[in-house]
Amino acid sequence: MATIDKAYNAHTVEDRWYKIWEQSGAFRGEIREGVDPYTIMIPPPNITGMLHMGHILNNALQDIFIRRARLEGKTALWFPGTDHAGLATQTRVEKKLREEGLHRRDLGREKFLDEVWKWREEHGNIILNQLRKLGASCDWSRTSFTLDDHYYKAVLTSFVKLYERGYIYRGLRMSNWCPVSQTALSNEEVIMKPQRGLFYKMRYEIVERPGEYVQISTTRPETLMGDVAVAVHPDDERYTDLVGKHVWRPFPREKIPIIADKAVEKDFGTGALKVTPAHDQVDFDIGQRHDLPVLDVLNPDGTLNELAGDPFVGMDRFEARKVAARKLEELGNLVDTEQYENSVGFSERADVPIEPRLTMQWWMRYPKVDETKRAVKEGHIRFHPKRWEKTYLHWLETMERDNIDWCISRQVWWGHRIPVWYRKGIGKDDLDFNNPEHVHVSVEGPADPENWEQEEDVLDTWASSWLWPFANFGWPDAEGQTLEELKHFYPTSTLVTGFDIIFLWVARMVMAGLEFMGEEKEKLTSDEIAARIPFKDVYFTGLIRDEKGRKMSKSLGNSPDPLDLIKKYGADGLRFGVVNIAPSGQDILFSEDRVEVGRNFCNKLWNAARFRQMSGEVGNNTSEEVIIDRIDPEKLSTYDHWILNRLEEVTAEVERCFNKFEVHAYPRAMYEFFWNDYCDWYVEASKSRMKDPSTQSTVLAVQDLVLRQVLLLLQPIIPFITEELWQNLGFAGSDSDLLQNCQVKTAVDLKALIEAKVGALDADALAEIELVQELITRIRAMKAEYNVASRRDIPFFIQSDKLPIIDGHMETILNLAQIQSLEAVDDHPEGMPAGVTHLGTAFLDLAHSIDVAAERQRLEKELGKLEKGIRAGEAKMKNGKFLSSAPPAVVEGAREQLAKTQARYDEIQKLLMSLPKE
RNA sequence: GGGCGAUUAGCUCAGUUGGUUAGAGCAACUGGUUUACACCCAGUAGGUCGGCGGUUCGAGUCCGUCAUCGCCCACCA
Repeated sequence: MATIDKAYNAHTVEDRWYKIWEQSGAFRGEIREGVDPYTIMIPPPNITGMLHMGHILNNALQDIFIRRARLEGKTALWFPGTDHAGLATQTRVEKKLREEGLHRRDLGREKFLDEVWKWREEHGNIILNQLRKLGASCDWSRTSFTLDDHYYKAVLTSFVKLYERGYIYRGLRMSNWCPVSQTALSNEEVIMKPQRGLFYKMRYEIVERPGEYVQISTTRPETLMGDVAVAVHPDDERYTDLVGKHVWRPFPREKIPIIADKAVEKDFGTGALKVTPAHDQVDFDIGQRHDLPVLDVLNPDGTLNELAGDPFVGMDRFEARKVAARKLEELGNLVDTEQYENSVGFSERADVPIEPRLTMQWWMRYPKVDETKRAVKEGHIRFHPKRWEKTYLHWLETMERDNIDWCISRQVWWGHRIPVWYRKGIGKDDLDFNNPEHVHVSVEGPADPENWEQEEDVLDTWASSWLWPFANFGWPDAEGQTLEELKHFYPTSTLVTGFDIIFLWVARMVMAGLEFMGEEKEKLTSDEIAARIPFKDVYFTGLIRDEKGRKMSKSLGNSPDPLDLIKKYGADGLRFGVVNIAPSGQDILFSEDRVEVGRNFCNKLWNAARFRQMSGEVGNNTSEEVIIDRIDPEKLSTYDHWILNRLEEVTAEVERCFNKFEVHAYPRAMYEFFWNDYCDWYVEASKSRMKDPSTQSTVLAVQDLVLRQVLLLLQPIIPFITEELWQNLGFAGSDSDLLQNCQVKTAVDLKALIEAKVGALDADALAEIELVQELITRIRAMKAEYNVASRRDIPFFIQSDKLPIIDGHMETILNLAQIQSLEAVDDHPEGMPAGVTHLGTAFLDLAHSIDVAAERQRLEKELGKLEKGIRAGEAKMKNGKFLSSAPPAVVEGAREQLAKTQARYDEIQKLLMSLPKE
């Protein structure tokens, strides 16, 4: 047992222990017969990611859950890994290549992928190493990557199965196209942003009636070259006689028909809509209904193509908008423009407006939508906070109602290449997907690859990460050990994640689990759902913002580097600070002083332990039992009973926090108990008994018992410092006995253990100590008010009908209140300021040097407060309905309250009367 | 246009199923070299719980409504 240094040096302690933990295998999650598993799958960070505050919050919480599970004796497995993050990583490496003057197309697919792998080897695990600094107790031996061979196979298998089951198809459909990344995106990767722009009102001349015009409004004049019709509502009388006629499209000048379609809103704009099937979903649908051609005037990179005609060819779409407007004006087609605000979809990653674009993509109809809803509705999966269930269900209902499919193909290279092969020599348009001679779909690929060409596209990253909870356990071909593990650890226990990926990831993982974790089945029973779900509880964290409520971002520079914070405050301090403010709501306003609170708490803990070590020899502390054996029940004071009762209470409170997922209440409860109850009151009150040889060993044993339990309870939040103190206070039998491997006693067990040895804990101690503390606080306040706070030679008097209690705590009162004496009196000594408490009225002897005016003011103020209470209490007592309908305990409580308040009131009233006249 | 959430002390937030006179941390102010801790100790001040209405013996807590703010979903060009 080392001597505890005066100052806690977080860095050396943290680095040292992390190594020991890892080497000792403390984080290994392995099957133990007859022991309940507790599993967390890390939300795999992107390999491009750097640790930010969001990760800290997220992973600190996971670590807390997993460490608590270990303490509860479960087989805890926290499964780590990273996500290949297709588009993000590819963009990153392309950027690097561009700096070297290269483009991915120069290298070709294979060489480019080599470059990405190289980059991944260098940078891909940085974030996991950063998590180690935080203290994350992952089972690193299992670290997984979504492009590992087995994972790759799992992804392809899921594709093939869904294809065979009819959920996946290829189709030419309107999709969200990102002109910068040049790939399709799913709806979830498109972010709607309000945009201020212009609303152009144009007029097209009617072919059959020269000189007459139809007015049309648009926000996108640059696409008018792709117009193939003008549509009006069939019931719109203004246009009835025009339907079937034509207008002149100004450029390229061409006749296009006026058609009637119900999709047009009569009351919006002019009621006439230009139809551009290649660049808008509604227009496309109209085009389909009216058999209109599709004129795509855009290139994949967002510039205009030959179909747009001069001068637009090769021009960027935003430039083209201005030029088109100018041209309309020159031609006399522009009627007017007005300011306009509408929502435009942006590519999440590239942050540019997406283009609705007609492209050939792979689509997935979501499987098991109904069961995915039922998993939550029937309570198999519980969300914390519960309100996110509504968001989840609402999204699923929308998917179901509107038949929204998932665009799963991406036109990038880094990812899982879609396992579909097309027979060479067959034209794209002639492919028959029902003919195995034309299209081959399998995990292994065709036996004669030379005759086939593989699909170029890869899968959406989320179409791989949705398998995370079971692909990591060896699915689809888990066997032997991995199969055992899949059975043992799946469904996993708790998912900790941000609500922002509830659709992208959470809902889809549930679907994947329901679809794949068992035989293929159209409909699932409730029991089957329970067996297949990927996790039982989902804990959603808030989003971390800066102290002004702004999103943390690199460009704002308002995102602190967590590693700097660890350097400054220690990982434990950071963890405590962050968890202390964890799930307040949607947003978490972060500022550094939160972390300061955590650091200060660690400092307090450190010093309390140090004080214990300085106060007397540390005996055998290796179990609760041996510590309790050192307690002499005869020597236990009311204060001891009080702190042991409180220890039981706080232990129960921590249990409740975990059971109910009320994580934020947990550090709060510990802070309050340890700092206020233990340090400020119990230790202070015990100081004299610690020096008294007859009581010392008992008091120190009580302290050891409290400290031991406190370290166990705090270990999940602040694992490093607790481990260090665990050793230093002799709770470990030897250097190799780690706190990590210990279990925590439940409140019930702890109490039973104590009571078995020392007899029943005095439950009344709680109330009694409260009275004593109130008196001490009152006396301290009086001293401060009369500017004698620092003097210890002030005598006090007390008038009380509970003198035995006061006598029993006399030493404590004198010590903690820092007064010379507390002498009982029968009456109010003349001219002394008084403080009324539930234990009696205390008088401060200032040798009659009282400031009468100040005293009167103070007493009157208090009288005012009490009067309010009395009025409220009396109203209740007169209220027959209250007396008859409120529970007896509440009525009794109110009655007592009133009596006490009344007594205090009378007391103060008397004091006031006895004040000398000014 | 739908939906979700928030509004409590100067700031950030607690406040469990309605039940004593609404709490904490930070900041502020006052006083402290109490031999564990100034990353500390003691104390003080600060709130008509967003407004209005309702249910109830009783509302910060439940219901309605309005206001402000935030988020999500949605093909009015």
